[in-house]
Amino acid sequence: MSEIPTRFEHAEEADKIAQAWTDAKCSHADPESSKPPFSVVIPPPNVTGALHLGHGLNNTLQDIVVRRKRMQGFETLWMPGTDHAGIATQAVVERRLKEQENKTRHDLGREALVDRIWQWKDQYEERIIGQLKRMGTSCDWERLRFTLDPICAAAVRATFFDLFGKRRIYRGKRLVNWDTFLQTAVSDDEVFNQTKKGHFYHFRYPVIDPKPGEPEFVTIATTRPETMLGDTAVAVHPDPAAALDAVEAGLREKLSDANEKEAADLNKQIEALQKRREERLPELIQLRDMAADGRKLMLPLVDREIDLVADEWAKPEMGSGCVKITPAHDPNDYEVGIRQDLPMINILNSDGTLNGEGGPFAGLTIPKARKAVVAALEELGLMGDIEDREIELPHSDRSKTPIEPYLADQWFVAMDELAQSAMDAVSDERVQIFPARYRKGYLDWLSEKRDWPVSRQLWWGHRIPIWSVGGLSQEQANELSSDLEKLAERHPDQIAQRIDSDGVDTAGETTKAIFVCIRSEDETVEADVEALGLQQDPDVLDTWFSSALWPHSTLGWPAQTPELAKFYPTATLITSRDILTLWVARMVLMGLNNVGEVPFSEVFIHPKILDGLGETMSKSKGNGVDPIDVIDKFGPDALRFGLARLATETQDVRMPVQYECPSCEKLIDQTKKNRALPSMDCPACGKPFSTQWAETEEDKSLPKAAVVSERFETARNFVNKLWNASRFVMMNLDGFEPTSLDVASLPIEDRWLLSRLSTVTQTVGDAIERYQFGEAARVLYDFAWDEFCSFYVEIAKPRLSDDSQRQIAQNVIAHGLDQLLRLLHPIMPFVTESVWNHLGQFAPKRGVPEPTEVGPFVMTASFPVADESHHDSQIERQFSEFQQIVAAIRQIRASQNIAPKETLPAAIRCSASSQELLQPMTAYFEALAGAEVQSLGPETTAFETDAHLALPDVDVDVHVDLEKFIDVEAELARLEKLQGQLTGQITGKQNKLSNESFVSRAPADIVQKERESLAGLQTQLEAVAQDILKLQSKK
RNA sequence: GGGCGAUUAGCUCAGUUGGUUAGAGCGCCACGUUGACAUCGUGGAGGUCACAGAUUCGAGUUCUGUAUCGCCCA
Repeated sequence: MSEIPTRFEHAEEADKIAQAWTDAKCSHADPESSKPPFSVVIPPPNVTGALHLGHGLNNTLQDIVVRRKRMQGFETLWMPGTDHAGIATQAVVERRLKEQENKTRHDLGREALVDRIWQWKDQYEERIIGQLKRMGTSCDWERLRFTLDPICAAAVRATFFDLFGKRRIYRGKRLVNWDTFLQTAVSDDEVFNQTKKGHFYHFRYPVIDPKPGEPEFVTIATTRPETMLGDTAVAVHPDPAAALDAVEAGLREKLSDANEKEAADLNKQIEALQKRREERLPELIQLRDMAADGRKLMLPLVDREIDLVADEWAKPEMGSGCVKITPAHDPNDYEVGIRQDLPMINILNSDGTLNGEGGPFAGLTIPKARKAVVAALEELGLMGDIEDREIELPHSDRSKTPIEPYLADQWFVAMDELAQSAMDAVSDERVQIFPARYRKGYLDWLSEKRDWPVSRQLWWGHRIPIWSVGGLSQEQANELSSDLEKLAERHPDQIAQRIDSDGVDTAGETTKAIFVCIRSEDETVEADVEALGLQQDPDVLDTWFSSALWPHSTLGWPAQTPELAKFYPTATLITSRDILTLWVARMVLMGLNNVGEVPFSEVFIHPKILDGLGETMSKSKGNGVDPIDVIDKFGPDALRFGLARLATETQDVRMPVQYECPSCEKLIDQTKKNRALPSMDCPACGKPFSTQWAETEEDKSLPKAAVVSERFETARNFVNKLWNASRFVMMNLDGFEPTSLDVASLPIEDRWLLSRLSTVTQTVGDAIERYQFGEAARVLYDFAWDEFCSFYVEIAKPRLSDDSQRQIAQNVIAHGLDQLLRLLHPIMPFVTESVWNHLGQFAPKRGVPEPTEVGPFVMTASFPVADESHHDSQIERQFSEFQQIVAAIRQIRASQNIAPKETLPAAIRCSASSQELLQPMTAYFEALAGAEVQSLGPETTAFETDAHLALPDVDVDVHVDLEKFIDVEAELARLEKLQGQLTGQITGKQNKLSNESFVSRAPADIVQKERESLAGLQTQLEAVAQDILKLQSKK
């Protein structure tokens, strides 16, 4: 036994254990199994970078669920994989290319760039999988998928083909968020707003042929003057008077329930509004009439006639009351353009420079064009005031450069019916979301039913499977279409085509375009289509398109595989809240569309992990914690337990982050300042270390500090506690003989343990079932430490060295440990497996009441089921009495500062029934409290030099003989403190009970309880007062 | 502007349907180490439950409002 070390050496053990699991194929799922299925798909981590603690939490929680279900006898599949993360990964690789080689993707070309990204992917996938494996996640590693691999690609093609055929995919010109740096559209979700200093420019457009009395100019204002080159109208409100009325009414309503400060402000606004009405309204009405009369304006600099239109987008209360309309470069103007049927003029090239429509400004970048346009307008005398103003500017999350609204051809998925299907699935609870409050966000987002733009002008991703040719006459189109029909007959179910209008040719005729979608990645079919003059769309699909298919694509869909039949739909999806809409909602609708069933029945949204300053963790801030660093320092089980106990209902957890000095292992709190430093000196040992920001050779040569959190210390200590308790148990299993036991005749401490096990098993099971991982972890921690170790094991010590009791005690304690290992295994797989292995050598057959053979792995052992027959609340109450007496004796000892090795005589007054139960336990007072019980029962009296503590709740008085130890001052201090506490409580209760309405209105049992409790306190107080008198006489 | 959430001990967090004196871990103080464990044990100090109202015999818990912080959407 001496070979079992006093610590669990995770660094040496974890790999061996993981290897043993792999060799035994413990986590491999068999679709042919007759066991009921339980499956989970991993939220595929981005190959953009390595995992941090957020992923650590996500995957720990999944593994807890998965391991438990596996132990419960389900054929369990946890499908692992990674996500190609289109724009994010390409952006990272492009940025590196720029930094390290000063090249753009265009210097490299499509194929070479994609090659580089694949290299990146291979590197990070390996890293990510390595991180997951070290955390102990029990994925089925034989089934690793990647969203860009051939299996997933086939699913993407099949889905696109299907939606194209159903006309749920269409092509349209839409205003998109254009990233001029990456030269791609980015989704709304990839845009963030930043407030910057800018200007608000006022300028004038001349009216063409104004009638007498009509204004010669219209004044408009904008923060982006260069967009005037793309203006196609100026709008004025169709009913400016009513619009002003409405605004005023709104202000007055606010005024009616405003406080004084707000009222003053509101009154000012109303005043200003009335002034504006006097000054501006007549002209706005006049302009409205001019618009109705078809008056036009001359757009300066490019000399283009543009319309004056009446549209509600113009706000009479703002600016001049008139607004310029640039439909191709502003989302609101785009809406106006659609309503008013205005031309849409794109003035930008894809790189953000002005195109030919910019006339004299063509080729300039936006900032340069802005200056030039302003100067030119000034020269023409058309420029008015220029105000300073803070401007909310959209930026691309990927390149951190400003977004330009840009009109581009895009493929869209029509969302009306698909979104509805995903809403219905949640509304009728085929998919349940936990915590339930997230339902609202999910439903609100889907209810907008905004069509989903899926084109991305990128090179990394699933190429859009559309081939097209445009500029055709109707006849040409018909001819080509029939050629394609013939081709389609040769390749059944592989080709779908559609004719759309394309544009207008020089003669003013509408031209046609033909779009062909090819179902499978088949070079012959593609070559045949290309031979007809069609070309493949250069764009790729939004990365979420392939992730939306994840639960069925990973199982082989569209092929009808055994895996799909056995494991779809999956059971539960555990993820973070920020992708509830982008990912979860889309998986639901795609699952319904493709397979006809929801992809999972439950979704659990877990908290986010923030750093000590309340900020989300990320590499770019320097506060990201790598799970590997935590594992190196504290072990995988500590990482997992530490994370699991954080996963409470309340969202988001702060986790203060520290640098670990590589020289002296001191933990140094991270601050905003030091987390940005490339290197620093350890405040403890003074030696320098580097951080992730190290750039210079000098910094890089220093040892690097890991970024960890001491929050895992508690968990590490718990692992060690379990290890050592197990070690003790096994040290005492020599000569173990499996024995059938009659539970009813076992001593109270054994029945107490069995009863507690029954309760804890039930609570833990329920908690995990309800995704209350924090609760499960806490209950197990408290049970293992405070009950199993602190009481059961301590009590077992004398029994294990007593031959007459040894065998029973061995059987029960082995069973207790066995059950604890099983319960803890899903959270702490390594240490439990290691102990299980050792335990098996001493007690290969174990269990209460009937020992049975156990298997080689706790991972594949059965998860405990609460044994109701073992639960005994009477026993638990009585044992609690014992615990309280122990605590009372310890308290007296501590207050008297009595050395642990000294044994104290004690006398315990209790009821006759308690006496019966406590009599056999008297030896344990010695073991747990160093007390020798000299008398026990109703007739017990105090000692001559007595210290007394009453336990009114259980009707017990504890007396300790202080003859040899008495420290009168200390005892007096203890008693006086107690007296103070009691007096306070008594006053409180007397007040409560003298309150007439409490006595008459509160339920009788509550009042009765208060009365009894007061009486108990008063008796106690009297006793204390007497003890004090007695002691004072001895002074 | 709309929605969601948070605010409890120095720090990080629990607190089930309203009912004794609001809990844990870390940190702090005191004492303790020849045996399972100092990654430990025993005891202790430490809280106006953000603020203001309301409901109630009784509010950390229910309702309304305010403040501060965070996230999502526009």
